[in-house]
Amino acid sequence: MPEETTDELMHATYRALCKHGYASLTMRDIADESSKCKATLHYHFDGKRDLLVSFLEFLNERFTRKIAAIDADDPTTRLFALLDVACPDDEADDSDMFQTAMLELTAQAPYETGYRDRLREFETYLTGEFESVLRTGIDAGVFDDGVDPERTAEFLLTTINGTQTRRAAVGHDAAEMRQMIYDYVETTVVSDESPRRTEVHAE
Amino acid sequence: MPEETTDELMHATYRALCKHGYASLTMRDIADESSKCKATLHYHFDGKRDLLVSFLEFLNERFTRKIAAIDADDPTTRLFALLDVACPDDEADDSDMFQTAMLELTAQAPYETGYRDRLREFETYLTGEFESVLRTGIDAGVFDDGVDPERTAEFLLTTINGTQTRRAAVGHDAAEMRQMIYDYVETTVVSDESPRRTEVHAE
DNA sequence: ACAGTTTAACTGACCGGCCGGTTAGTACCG
DNA sequence: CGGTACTAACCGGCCGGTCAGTTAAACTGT
Repeated sequence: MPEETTDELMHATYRALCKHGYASLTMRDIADESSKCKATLHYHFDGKRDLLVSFLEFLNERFTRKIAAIDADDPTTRLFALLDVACPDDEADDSDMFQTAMLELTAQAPYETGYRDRLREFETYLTGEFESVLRTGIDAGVFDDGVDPERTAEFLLTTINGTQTRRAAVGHDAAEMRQMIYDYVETTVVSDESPRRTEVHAE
Repeated sequence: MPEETTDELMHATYRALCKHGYASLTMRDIADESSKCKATLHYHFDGKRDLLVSFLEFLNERFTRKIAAIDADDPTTRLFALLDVACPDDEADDSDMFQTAMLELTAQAPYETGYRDRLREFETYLTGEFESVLRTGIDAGVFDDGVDPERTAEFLLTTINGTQTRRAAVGHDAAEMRQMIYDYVETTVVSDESPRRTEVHAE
């Protein structure tokens, strides 16, 4: 109930996930990352599943805030900013470990409707954002009006998904891959008459 | 040692994976799908990991044979045939369950070097095939000579990966997604002067 | 040809450890 | 006093792995 504690447990879950991965994540691991004990987790949540579903909701909020923080107006900048948020190539801290754990969680979605629903929520939100920016870009004439916003948004989502999967699984370089997404967007989305974009995505 | 038994166990593993998924796959499950008992698995393999690594090798061989069976000569047909093999939209039997299990296995690759190595092997092989067909296509003039075979092959791999991830995780329609890959290939790879391709990928 | 021996393939019963979850209780606070 | 937050100790079940055999086929010496 105390918001403070819930928050602490969410962050503990994050750390535990990075350290152990989802597959070998135990309640004990999470407790050890916090100041509380194992039984307390069961006091606040209905079980492991419930805790992790809450964790996914926690992540969704976080992510939504990040997107809301984008203040770019022109569609091109905004589109690339979205790509950067959705497909981080953070060399920072334990981002890699976290992405890996998220992939594991994703792989469990087919068996855990709770997980699946949150992931879906997340995906539809992101797809919506892409669609919206694509539409405004087309209307403004900076994007090629031949592109289908809906399909292109889906395509981008899929490509981003693939990037993260391959990064975690076989260690494929994410930055390189993201460059390919950029290229794809520049050649097929941004209309030729549009002013040339150069390295908006620089670190 | 007896090839017959090994083969039976590989097929049993396949069925068990489809039924239970990787996460809750037990030695018992695999044994139950075969005519042998749990202890026999340990007699033939050094443990669960070893068995699954062997299973991945078994899959690699299978897949390689499937690719070798493609007899298309012209690059366009061959490219699309490769896509079909690498990204099946089988509504057939338990293909969905299997893809899901494979995703779980992929998600474990970061923790199991055995898995990771086999997946890498698989990926480099497939990338090589894509690269090769792209090169021949470019040389033959049927593909746009602006495409970078190496990068495009990587991009295709990533997109296919993403398709399968999203199919399993959030139930996104694979056929729809594959159509987008086709479109991508047609618009950016196949050169404009090349004869129009229509529904090579029909069922 | 055949008893004796070895060896590969296989099995049922068992074990140790771990993990999610429970429970009986404590500390504290309004 | 009552209820919220929390805890140490415990439990049942399961799973990977082991082990002490059993069966049957192959091999060996005579």
